[in-house]
Amino acid sequence: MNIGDVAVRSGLPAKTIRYYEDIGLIRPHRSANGYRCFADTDLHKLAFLARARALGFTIEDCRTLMGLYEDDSRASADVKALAQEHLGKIAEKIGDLEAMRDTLRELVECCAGDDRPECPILHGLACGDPKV
Amino acid sequence: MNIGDVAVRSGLPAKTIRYYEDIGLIRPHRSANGYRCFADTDLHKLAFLARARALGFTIEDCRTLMGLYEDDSRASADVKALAQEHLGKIAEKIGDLEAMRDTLRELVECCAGDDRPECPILHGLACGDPKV
DNA sequence: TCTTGACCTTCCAGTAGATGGAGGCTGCAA
DNA sequence: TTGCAGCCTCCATCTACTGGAAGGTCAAGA
Repeated sequence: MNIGDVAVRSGLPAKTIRYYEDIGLIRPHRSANGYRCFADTDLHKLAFLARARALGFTIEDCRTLMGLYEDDSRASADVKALAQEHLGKIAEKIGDLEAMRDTLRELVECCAGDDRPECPILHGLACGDPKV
Repeated sequence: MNIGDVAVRSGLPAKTIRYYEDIGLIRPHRSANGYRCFADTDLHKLAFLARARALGFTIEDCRTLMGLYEDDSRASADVKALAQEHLGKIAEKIGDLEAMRDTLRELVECCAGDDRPECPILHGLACGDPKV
């Protein structure tokens, strides 16, 4: 398979696939013409990477996960630990974003949103408290 | 004030303050010795920036917000629109992260997490469905 | 007066994870 | 043969900083 085919099948842009090769996540063979030549295993790996990335794992996590996937003597505890740590980070990010959202929503709700300059949003940003 | 003082008072690292000058968000004067010399208005702006950044606004949004803040003939509608758009993006990110969290949590809950290699997490990443 | 140490300066490089584009080859169909 | 899609490499760019090197400045203490 050429890169265009695996791009379609894996759902990853060709650019990204080349990048993944650059950083050593995959090692496709080359045809005589210099084109990358992807085997089914490569496609499989790319799909794995696409799913792991879609779950928010970092590239380095993906590297580790792929290593574990290919290691028949792995312990599922190692995978679970990695996933749980990531889960914690996701939860933390959600918490941060919810705090932002709540603060911002409060400011937005106080704002008339008309053609006058008075604006509790700017006021809140300037003073740290929209009510003052 | 020197940069160290405004760093403490604004809560922003000195490096970040220099960076904000680099990209034109602030324009502190210089003392004869070449040191940056911050007026109260500069500190005020930095605190504004710190709060806007803490709410997740991009640097470009911050630039716009500061422009609106300094423009006495602004319409609060413009500020509100910007904030609402940002609010939408935050909500979207939260949604994405929640989807990730839910999928990942499901996988994690299926995983024994022991010393055996069988692992629904890896299986889910490989196949797109942990149950298969 | 000298030294020490904290503070300040600029400049360069690096981070994550791609993405965009230039310039140039390859392959296939009309 | 020509044209165009697809592939190649290499370099630059994005966000928002952050780290570090090399060196100037200032104030306090011996």
